Amino acid sequence: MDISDLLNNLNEPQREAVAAPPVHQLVIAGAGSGKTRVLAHRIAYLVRTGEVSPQGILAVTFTNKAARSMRDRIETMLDMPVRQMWVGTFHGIAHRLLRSHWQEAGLPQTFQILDSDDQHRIIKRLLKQMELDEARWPPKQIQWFINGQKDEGRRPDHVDHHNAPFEEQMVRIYAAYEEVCKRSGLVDFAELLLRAHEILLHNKNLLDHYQRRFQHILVDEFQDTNTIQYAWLRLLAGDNNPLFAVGDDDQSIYGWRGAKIENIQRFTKDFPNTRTVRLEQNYRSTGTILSAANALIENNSDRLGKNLWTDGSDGELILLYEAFNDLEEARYIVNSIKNCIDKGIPRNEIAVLYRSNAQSRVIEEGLLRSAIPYKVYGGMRFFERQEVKHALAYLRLISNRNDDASFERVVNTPTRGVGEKTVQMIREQARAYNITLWQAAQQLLDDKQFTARAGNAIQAFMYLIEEMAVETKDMPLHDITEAMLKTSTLIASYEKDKSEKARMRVENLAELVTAARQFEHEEDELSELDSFLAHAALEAGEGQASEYEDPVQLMTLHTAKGLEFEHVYLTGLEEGLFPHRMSMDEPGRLDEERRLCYVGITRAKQQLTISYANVRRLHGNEQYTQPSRFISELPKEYVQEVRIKRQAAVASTMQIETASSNGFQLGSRVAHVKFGEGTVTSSEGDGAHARVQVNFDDIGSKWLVIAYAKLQIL
DNA sequence: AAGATAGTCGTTTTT
DNA sequence: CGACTATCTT
Repeated sequence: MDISDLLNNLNEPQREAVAAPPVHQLVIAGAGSGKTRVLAHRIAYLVRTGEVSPQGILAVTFTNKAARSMRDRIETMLDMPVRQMWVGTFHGIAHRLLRSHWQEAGLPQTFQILDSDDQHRIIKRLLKQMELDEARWPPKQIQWFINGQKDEGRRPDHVDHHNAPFEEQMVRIYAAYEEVCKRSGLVDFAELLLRAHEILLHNKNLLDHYQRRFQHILVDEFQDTNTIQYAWLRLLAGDNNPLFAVGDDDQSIYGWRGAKIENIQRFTKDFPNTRTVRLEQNYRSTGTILSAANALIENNSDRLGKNLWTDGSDGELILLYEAFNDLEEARYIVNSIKNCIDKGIPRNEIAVLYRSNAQSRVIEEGLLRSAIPYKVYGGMRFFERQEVKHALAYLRLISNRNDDASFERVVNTPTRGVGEKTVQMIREQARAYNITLWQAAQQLLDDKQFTARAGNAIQAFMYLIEEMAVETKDMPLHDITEAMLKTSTLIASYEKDKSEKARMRVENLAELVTAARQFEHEEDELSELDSFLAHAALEAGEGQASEYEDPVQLMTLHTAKGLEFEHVYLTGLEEGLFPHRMSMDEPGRLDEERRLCYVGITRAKQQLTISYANVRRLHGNEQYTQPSRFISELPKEYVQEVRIKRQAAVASTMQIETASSNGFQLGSRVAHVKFGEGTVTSSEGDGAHARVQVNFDDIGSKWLVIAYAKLQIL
């Protein structure tokens, strides 16, 4: 592809952005306007024109998925692998910097990354140690505080607590937490960013080096950057390197976790002579959907301003459905989905979006009853599962004995007679001498402080780790993993438990070996093992493996950002739910809710259906609701109300309720993903507890909870 | 050391 | 209501 090919299939503003001279650029890219395309084309253009070599490029995204797709697109366009190009997430790139310069960063070479669950555990342990009451100092809140401070670039001694006792205590905990991390060689997500910023800030040589190297810096989803990310970008850009920022202020929906929409708003002030380009032509949605979205977002203040338009047709009106209650809302959606499927729309082109996860349940139950395959996004990811984290903890100890978080996790998992009392002793020793748990245990052993039984148990654990380390020394990664699972008896302990849960865990551990086998180690200064462990922490993997090839998509509005579907159901548009009541007092937060709604609307390609219920069951009690203000912000001419007779609606609601006790008829044939086919022999309970007994052809009879088993009626 | 039971709390989530 | 946790029970 030569340069004209690169530019020919772009529209005017896209081309303007891609072929711009090497100056700062702010590309305000509306939903569906081809922003990833522009980003990838810009990079290909820079390389192809010889403006910069691949290693002179730094391209930053927020998610691993975005980073992968960006690299893929660039490589396709340039028709060559571009290994020297730095394309990655903020965290991934920060990690890479810290690995290369661990000494300057003041980290041990084998430092490990904490995910938020690890962080939570450490904080809880710390509170115990400091004898603070969890009720008064909720670990979640402390986590929030620490990460928030780090996101703002503040170390404990930078926090201005102006003699407020609460804040003062928070800072003390923050400082103590940092101590623990430092001792154990642990780095949390926010720390990756903060430290990557600090090493550049404090090392003139390093900064010079990277400023010389990265002649072009490109950032995706710029509206989501937080303070430290922005500072880091500014530092790297320096006075000479143009920054190419792509984003959409109207899609900023992560303010609540530190993203600063101000960063995109003040970009042109901070970076002088910035060229601003607006991508407003939308290639995704119908004219109707775009007009509605434009009208909605008009209600926000402080926008950079933008109006989406399309070449295509107006399409169908937006459907608005008023349901009697949440069950009836679900019933309507499920019926409507059935119609879509009958019309030939692929199931995975149909999405049900909601503000909060709790809303998925009624929808799921409805889909289950109609035997429509679906997939719920969100929830536990692969590398976050308990058994996988146990396994990773063993691997981490092989690499670094001082990893306290991992030590705590598996010192008695599977149980090997190291009781709470013994662990407590070790913790106290560690604190008294300011050493790690491993070192403390060693000391106590040397001093013969344990009772014979406890001593033997802890000794056995430590031998086990040492033995694993020796045994696996020169093994390839998947052999290390397999050996670890065996030697630690982790897999055996799950195998002897006959429950369904344990069976899944064994499967996941087997999957971990597969993941290890498939892991591609790009040789840098990291060992294959450390590299894999970093990968596991930075990329938590897929959620539930998709059991069907083509399921209806269920997810929160946040998760839906960046995706598109033929038919979108926007559900639960009720005051208090969406906009959420927690966001209604501050105008800034309400604007963010509105942006979330904007994101939801603009996910739809052909048809959008909005629904709300008059009565919703939430936290066990029924609440009367008002339609969301966002509904009234949509111009009437784009919306068509769907009416069904109220009596019919109530009647069918009751039908649902009776049907829910037994959606599966006795004697009907069903299929289960793991157990194969079978016959329903009995049932009991209703709602989420509804269970059916199925006599499977292969493995015999089993009780299954309908809500989980995802049975398909044959 | 696993299992039962009482108590709490209830947006959004990636890295 | 129901998921999750802390604490008590065997």
